[in-house]
Amino acid sequence: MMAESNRRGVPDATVGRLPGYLQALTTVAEQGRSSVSSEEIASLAGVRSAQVRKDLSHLGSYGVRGVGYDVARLVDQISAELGLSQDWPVVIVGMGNLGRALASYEGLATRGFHVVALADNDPDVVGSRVEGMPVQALAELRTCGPVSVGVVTTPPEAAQEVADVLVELGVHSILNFAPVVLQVPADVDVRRVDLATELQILAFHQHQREASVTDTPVEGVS
Amino acid sequence: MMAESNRRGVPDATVGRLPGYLQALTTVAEQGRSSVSSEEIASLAGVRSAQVRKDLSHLGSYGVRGVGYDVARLVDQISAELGLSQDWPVVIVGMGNLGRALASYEGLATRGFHVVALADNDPDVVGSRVEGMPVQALAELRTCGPVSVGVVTTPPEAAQEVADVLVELGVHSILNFAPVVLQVPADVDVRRVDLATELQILAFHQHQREASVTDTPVEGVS
DNA sequence: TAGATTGTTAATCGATTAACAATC
DNA sequence: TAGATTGTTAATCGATTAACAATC
Repeated sequence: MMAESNRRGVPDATVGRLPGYLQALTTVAEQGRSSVSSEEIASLAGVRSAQVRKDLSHLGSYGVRGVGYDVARLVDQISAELGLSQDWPVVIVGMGNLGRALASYEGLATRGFHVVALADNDPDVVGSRVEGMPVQALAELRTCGPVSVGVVTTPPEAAQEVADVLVELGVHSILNFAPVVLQVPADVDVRRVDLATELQILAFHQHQREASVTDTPVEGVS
Repeated sequence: MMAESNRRGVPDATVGRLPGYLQALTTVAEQGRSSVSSEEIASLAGVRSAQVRKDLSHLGSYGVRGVGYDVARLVDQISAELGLSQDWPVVIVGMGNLGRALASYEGLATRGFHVVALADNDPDVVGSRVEGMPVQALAELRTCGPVSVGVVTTPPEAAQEVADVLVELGVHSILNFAPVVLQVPADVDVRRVDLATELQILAFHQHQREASVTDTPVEGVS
């Protein structure tokens, strides 16, 4: 993890919601609408309207009182804030089912993320093709040109080694699906996505609910 | 999303870190250690030691001053808190690459999550086998017995319909990988994992970093 | 005892929310 | 003008952190 820079002062929590707003706006745009209220964005994104207005105010975004926000303009502003007008070359390392799933995810290209290389260390997999792209050995990655984002979908044992190679390659952003905490230099940003963690959080909530049904505290009885 | 119950007062932020501590403890246990300090847990989990102690204090967990925490005991306490001593029957709907990846993820079974059914709506896929399990049609799911957790790995267009079926099936916990906000009753807990969101957050940070290198504010010059 | 490490306090920080004046 | 909806304020809430007394 990295000390967040937050240069122009957009809070992290807001940044985390901007992609959701962007998606909501895309939905609205597809309906041919050109204007949208914070209330509508909120309901599509699953948050409250006050939150939306507060978040958008951090972008210095101008809605129009009594009218709402211009859809196209807001898409541009959020995209610019997130840096989505740029092109982000992505490498995926680990060609198991998960790596393949990500390699074939269309949602990436439309947001400026372009997969420029796939890698694996299994000799049986190296040389094969996934989604029309050749799978390279980890050591060969050096040759694939500049890379912005590395996605780690290897087994946990291999993840740190992969991270080391990515860092050497000049990658500053890593999306880690392996259930380990990667050790990286301070200027490298790692986000971890862990399926087991998500399920365990769900389990906790359900566990709580079941418990509260069973042993409801008896109040007003002595 | 659901209004968090938080019955016994374990904060959500703490719950979100417990799985990480559990994993750290597993690592320590594998090394044959029987005792561990908050400092060690923190470094394995990527947080600060004060955070670990605070979090564990919510469990009423007893460490020993000057010594640390008993590894086995802490594993038991966290597992109990998360409800991992129970068995959680899981259904995965959507047998694309992502669904297959999750179906073959070994990390689930070891934590009490057992995949009891796989489903898809593509007639070409229904009837085939994934990891030795037959893929059922969505409508057939009714027959698969009680289900605690539903995992949605379908395309976005299909996700809401799948969620409706899961809810009808009595599922109260949904892990949603489709990039849509699912509409569910208030007693159903949905967690969303969105790859595009994660990448966009990484892009934002990198974007910021690049910007701050380029146009570093010139201070002390008039 | 001396050293180590917890559990808890109190200060700080950041995020959410409701409410409403501003204004289209 | 009347109605709608923003942008911002201020109150509240929750989470993080450092520090240290308690105590093994």
